[in-house]
Parts: sequence; structure tokens; C-alpha cells
Amino acid sequence: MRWTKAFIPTLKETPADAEITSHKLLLRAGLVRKLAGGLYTFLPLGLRVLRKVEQIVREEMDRTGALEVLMPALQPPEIWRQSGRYETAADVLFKVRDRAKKEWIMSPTAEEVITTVAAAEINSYRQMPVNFYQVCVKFRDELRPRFGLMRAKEFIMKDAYSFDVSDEAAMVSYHKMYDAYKRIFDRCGLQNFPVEADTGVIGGNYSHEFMVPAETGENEVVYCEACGYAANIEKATSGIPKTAPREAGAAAEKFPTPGVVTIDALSKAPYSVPANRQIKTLVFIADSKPLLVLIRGDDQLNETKLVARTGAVQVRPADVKNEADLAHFKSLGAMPGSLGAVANVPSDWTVLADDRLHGANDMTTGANEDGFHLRNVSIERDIKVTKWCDLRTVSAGEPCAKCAKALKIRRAIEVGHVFKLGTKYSEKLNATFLAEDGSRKASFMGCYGIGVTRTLQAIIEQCNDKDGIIWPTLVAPYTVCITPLMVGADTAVMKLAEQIYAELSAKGVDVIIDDRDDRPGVKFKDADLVGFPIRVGIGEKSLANGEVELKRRGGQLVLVKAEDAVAKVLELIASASN
RNA sequence: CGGGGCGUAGCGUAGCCUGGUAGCGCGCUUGUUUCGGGUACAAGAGGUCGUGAGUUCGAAUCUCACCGCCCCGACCA
Repeated sequence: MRWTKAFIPTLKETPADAEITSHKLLLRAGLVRKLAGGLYTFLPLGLRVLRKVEQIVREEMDRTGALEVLMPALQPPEIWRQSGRYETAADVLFKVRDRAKKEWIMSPTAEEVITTVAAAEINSYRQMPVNFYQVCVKFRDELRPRFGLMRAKEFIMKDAYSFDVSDEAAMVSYHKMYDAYKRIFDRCGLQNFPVEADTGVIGGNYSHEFMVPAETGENEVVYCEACGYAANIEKATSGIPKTAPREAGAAAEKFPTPGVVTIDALSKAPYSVPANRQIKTLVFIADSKPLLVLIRGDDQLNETKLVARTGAVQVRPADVKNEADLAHFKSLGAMPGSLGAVANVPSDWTVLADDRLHGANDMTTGANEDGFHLRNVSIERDIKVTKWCDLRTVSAGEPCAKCAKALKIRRAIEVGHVFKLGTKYSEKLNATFLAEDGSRKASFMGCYGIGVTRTLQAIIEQCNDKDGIIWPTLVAPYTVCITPLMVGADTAVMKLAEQIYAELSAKGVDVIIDDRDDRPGVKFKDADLVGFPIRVGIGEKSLANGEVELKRRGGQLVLVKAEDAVAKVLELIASASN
């Protein structure tokens, strides 16, 4: 490719609406342009990178034996109703109507569609295991698109769906994908690691996310350097000890605490109740039913865990400004800050308590009377807990549950997610088969997603310096950039540049020649900004000695004999490709 | 949806408070110059000042509504 024909609109200045490095570089390097919030056009250079990432994904998926298909972007709402997700995923569904006013859903994912195919076509255990995948545009009605391609209304996803005859077989399929994902992100040049994950609206019981460490990531990951434990903070647990039991004291005793409505205030004089001897009592509304959540005063509730434990579609904190919610507070007898679970809890309320409070006594909690708290509370004795479960958020420094070493927390970008689904979808959409023993069973599914466009941006977020992008060799838009510093057609410099360009092209190398009649500084800056892995510089000075320059992006410049240039470039490429 | 900020040439911005000629840098065009890290000089093109309504003799500037964008939060497969 010739630069003058390639359409690479680089920007010297950063567009005002880009915040994070990778977003700025996407725009500055001329890879994409914004059409509207969360919607981007891939320009030629950006598309080349996208295709290379897709290519890696396809190669590794094919290697596992997965089969590529292509499903419609428009889906009938009926199958979403059948799976139950018409309601549970309603918030992110883009819906359109055709001229007959019939509603359609723009695919955010395709469990329902592929399961419909399986229901019709997979009738025998002999047809499994099988794994179908596709790479296509997905739509999500994001509340707030942001960070360029990271969270967009429309994006490219690779989604795969496996069908197996048993739970054990499904686990084998799951691990095939798990291993393939590791290879895919490695080949993309990304530092990445899998973490245990919550399953969210997708459902299922076993799940990992693939994370790329980055300060700008939207996820927090808890990890242990000693034993390798790693989990999304939404899922993570630690080996932190339960609340130390004390000698069982006298009966719970009410005492006045006028105006004290925070853990912090109660921990100060004259009350001086340390936060770790307090019980925080929170009211939530789970599918319109009230719910009490008890958690230790010095702990933070993890709402993802709460949603998972309740199994409810919608869980939200009760709000005193909401009249229906206010009635719930009134039935308890107090407003937030004086709430407790010892007395006045209506019998039909669910009380969820965090495991860390198990067996705790000598605790202080709200008395369900404004301006009063209770001390000497023993949870077992004084509170009727419906269900004990893990509800707290892990903090850095807590002991690892596996090896007791201190846990760390870092931010990361989620680029892939694998789920073991069980029979959730196959049962609802009747994807059953005849087993070897003649019985009819629902197939055991897994689903596996990779955010392809997000992966592309994650690469930029991780691979850059002050001058621009530093593309990993396998995903660079062009592997080699030839930079002649004198473009006159009959100059020795240009003749050599053209010759090297032709030879590398003939060898199948993705090469671009910067044939612009521009100053050297402009060409160097642009080459660095776009981030080609290898640059071949050809100028009068070095050519006078029969030499050309070889420079790896971000590396040292080396002089090589002009006649060796092609061979040296091929060597560099070979050593970089994995 | 709540809070905050912004909208002036392709990009980045000044002007707005205190109403009266729309300015600068980059980019673009032409010419000269220069030629190893975003050359220099000269000439030039390019603007419904987000949209609509209002106040006023007069609105980029003041008022109201709407639209769009960015950030924080809520949400997130």
C-alpha cells in the first residue's frame, strides 16, 4: 500500500471528546471516526486491525473444532419471552418495529437463536459435542456509552455456543474454550488473565472472565500473587475471619442515640461502638418485595452478590422518597440509620445476613425506633435470619481464602467471558435429544463471548507510549512501514525504497510505503503515532554508505546494508510472530 | 435517570461575565523556501457562533425550551 492512497487521516491534536489514551489514539491514528455517541466508523486502517484480530479469533476457534455460522441481527421477541429474558434483559434490548408494527429485537447475543436451531436439528447424542460460533455486530442499549469502542451501542462480538450430552462433557467443552481464549489474547499481544466471574443475566453456574489489566478498566479484580486465585470483585471471597464471638452477655438493651444515623457517628464518643461491633441493616426491594440485608458495620455490601443470592430480576435499595418504600420503613418503625432486625420485622420479610456475622454477639444495631439503638445483641439469639450467605465486598489486604496470603486488587478491562449454562436455555426452548440409553434429555450448554472491538482498543490501551500506538506484530495494520526521505521518482533513495517495497510485498508482508512528499519529521511522527512494528528508513545520508535504517517501534535504530534489508526485516517479523 | 461541564471553520480554542467589526493556532489551497523528528515566509479558501423562541434599535454574548456531546453516579451479558 502507498500512503498517498491509503486514507490515513492522522490528527496532531486530540479531539476534545476523548478521555482515555486508547480512545485518543484510535482517533489520532486515523483508525476510527465517531458518528454519534457509542457509534463508530472503522476507517481503512482500523478495519485492517479489526480483521487481523478477527482472523486470530477464527483460527483459534476453528482449531478447537468449533463451526462458524452467521445468525440474524433481528430476532423475534417470542423466543426471548420463552427464555424469560424478554423481561430480565429488557434494559439492554434495542427494539424496532417493522411496517406491520411487529416488534423485533436487535441481537445483543444469540442464546435463544442458536438454541432454536439446536432444538430443531440436534436430535441425537451422536450429534454432540458441537460448538457453533459467529463474529458479527451486536447491539446494546447502553445507558452511557463511553471510552470509544470500550462501551458502545453497537460493537463486534465473537459469540460461541456449545452443546453437550452431559454436565461432564459440557465441562470439557468449557475448558476447550477457556484454553482457546488464553491463546487468542496471547496472540493479540495482550497481557491477560482469567478470573472467576458472576454470571449475571446470562445465567449458569460456572464462569470466567478474561481480563486485561488497565487502570482505565471498568472492572475490579481481586487476585492472589501467591496461589493464583483471581476473581472479579463482584464474585471474590476471602479468608477473612468471622466476627470474634464474645461471652454471651445479658439481654439486648435499648439505649438512646439521638440524631445518630451513621456507623461512623456511633463509633465516636460518647457511644464509641467500633464499626466491627455494629450491624448495618439495609432495606432492599427485590422484585417489589422488601428484604432486609444485614452486614457488619465495617463491611461494604456487594450488590452483585445480593442479586445473585436473591435470584430476583430487579433488586434496588429502598428509597424513603418513594411512597411505597416509605411504607416499608414505617412497618419497621424507623427510618434508615435506626434500622435493625431484632424487633418489628414483619413475618413475611426475608432477612439475609452476611456470613461474617455468623455467631456474633455483643453487637450494636438500630432499635427500629428513631433515636435508639440496641446493644448486647446476639444474632443467633435475637435475630431471625432467613438465610446466611456471602454478601460483603472483599478489600485489598484481606487473606486469600486458599493460601492466606494478602489479596490485591487491580482494575482491568473485560475482553472475554465464558459461561457454563447447564440446561437453562435448552429446557425453556426444548432443545432436547435422545440419549444413548433411550431417554430424552435437555442438552447441556455453554456460551462464550469475546468483545472483538473492545479487544482491539484494549490492545491500544496496553501497547502505547508518548508518541503513539505500539502494535503487536500480529495485529498491526501494516507490519512494515518504508520511509523514503526523498520521494523524487528518479532518486536513488526512492528507487531503493520501491525495490524493498516490491520485495517485501512479494514475500507476503503487509507493507506500506510512505510516498508522501513531506518533511522527514512529519513522516516519522505519523509512523510512530500509527505504530507500525517495523520501520525501514531510507535517506541520502545512510545510503551514501550503502546502508538503510531498521527500527522496531519503541526500539533502537540499527543500520544494515541495503542489500540485507529485506532479509533482516523478515528475520524481525519471524522473531516477533508467535 | 440524578449531578456537573461543554457546544464558535475539518481539529483545538479565545470572545460571553460587562450586547455593537467573529479572532487565534493547527490542518487545507497556491507560490516561494527548506529537506533526518510535526520547516519558514507570503497570499488565499473556509463560519446557519448546536436548534427554536423571546428580550432589545441591535444577540455568539442576556432569558426560556429543545437537541447533541463529555465526565461522575446509577446500570452493564
